[in-house]
Amino acid sequence: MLSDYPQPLVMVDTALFTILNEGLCLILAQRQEPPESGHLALPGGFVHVQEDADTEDAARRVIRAKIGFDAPYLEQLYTFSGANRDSRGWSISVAYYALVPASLLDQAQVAETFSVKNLPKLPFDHDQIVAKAIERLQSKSTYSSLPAFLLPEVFTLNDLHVIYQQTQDVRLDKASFRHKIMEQDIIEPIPGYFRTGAHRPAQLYRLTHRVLTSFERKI
Amino acid sequence: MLSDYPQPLVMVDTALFTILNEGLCLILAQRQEPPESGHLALPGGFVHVQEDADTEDAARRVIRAKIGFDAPYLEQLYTFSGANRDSRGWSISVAYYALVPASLLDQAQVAETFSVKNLPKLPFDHDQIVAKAIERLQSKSTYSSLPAFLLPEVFTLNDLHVIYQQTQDVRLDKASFRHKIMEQDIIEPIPGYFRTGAHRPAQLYRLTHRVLTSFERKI
DNA sequence: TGAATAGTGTCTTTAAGACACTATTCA
DNA sequence: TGAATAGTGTCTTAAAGACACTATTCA
Repeated sequence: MLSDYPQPLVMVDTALFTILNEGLCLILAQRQEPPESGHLALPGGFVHVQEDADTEDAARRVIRAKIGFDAPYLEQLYTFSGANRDSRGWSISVAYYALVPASLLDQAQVAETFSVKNLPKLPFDHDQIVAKAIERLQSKSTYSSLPAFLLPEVFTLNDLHVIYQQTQDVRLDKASFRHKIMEQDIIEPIPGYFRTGAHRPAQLYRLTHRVLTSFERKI
Repeated sequence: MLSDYPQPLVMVDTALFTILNEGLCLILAQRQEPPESGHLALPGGFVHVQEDADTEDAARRVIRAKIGFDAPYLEQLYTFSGANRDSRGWSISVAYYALVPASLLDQAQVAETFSVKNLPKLPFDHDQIVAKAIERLQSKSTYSSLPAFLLPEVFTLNDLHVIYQQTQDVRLDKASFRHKIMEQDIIEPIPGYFRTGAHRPAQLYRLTHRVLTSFERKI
């Protein structure tokens, strides 16, 4: 038994974040089809009910099509809807955001990254989606292990310190940061593994659990 | 130009919270139509693209149909989706939660309230929606003015203290609570207005801004 | 006066933030 | 030795939490 009502169009859009030298970046896609074909936009597409188990599955499919592999972190952001957000009709976009380590992008040779401080004009309501995604990422970075998903599986405490600062665009005291992270029990040293260089060797760490962990207080 | 793909069904479901003597309660509706007709469930329904400006507007329509007026606080919760969550086909439910002061429900003579500690079995994935709504409500209550939307516009500091404790299901120290609330600048005394009784008169307060305000730290 | 709710002062513990210091490696 | 990054100790300030106290009304 189906609905008596005409149904909205249902799509997913994804905000893919990575950290490059210039700080927090987004991966955009050149649209292949109208509307707005040729323009840069968030990677997205219609839900395929034959193929996708749910909208998160649809987001994973869109992400794999763009970067070739699954993002280490994926979370539903918000659902945008309305009669006028897409010229094709009353539509729903279930938006997701994902974190991708830059090291994986290098390997897969993904280009089209844009600093969030210098984004091109985006079509539809993608500006709004991006704003909300950045807000969520920054807010969640203050009280969870979220930024660690922007790093490779193995990293130094300094890497972590830098990535926390870049996601939030703030300066964090080194000593305080280290104390607090070590109290949170989210990372563990890999015994005997160090990163060497023209300096004192740095202990290498990995996440103790593979999943997002929230803290009682702010970092 | 329409999508080449069959579209999912799109509905909204709402978790309506209130506080009664027994603590945090949900307003449920008896379903009028199949599937699950006759059973208690979250108030919900299909999006009407002719009528609703967006999904939030659809949620407002559903809530008005249930309680007769707009809830003082309404927020998008999460979007649930998949091939099997509803027997009618691949569906999307954009879930919202709302806060309604018990005083307004009394006036409108709305019954069908159930303590969240003693809910009936709910159909579809409504258990999951409720769990997520309670989690969001409780978490957001620790760092925002959210619980104030469960009170009438005028209230005492004690009312606020009680409602913060009931939403979070914890005990909060009276003195600390008062200090912290007053520092947050979210409420203002109404000069000359007191609630009287067989005890010292209690200063009456109202929200300084009508909107949700977040704190730097926890209450 | 005692029951009831309103409202405050202060002490202890814990966390946040700042900053200076020591450590190890390589060129 | 000096440049570079790694890592720690400690002091000050602020917030969280506990608890005891005082205040005002009415029956």
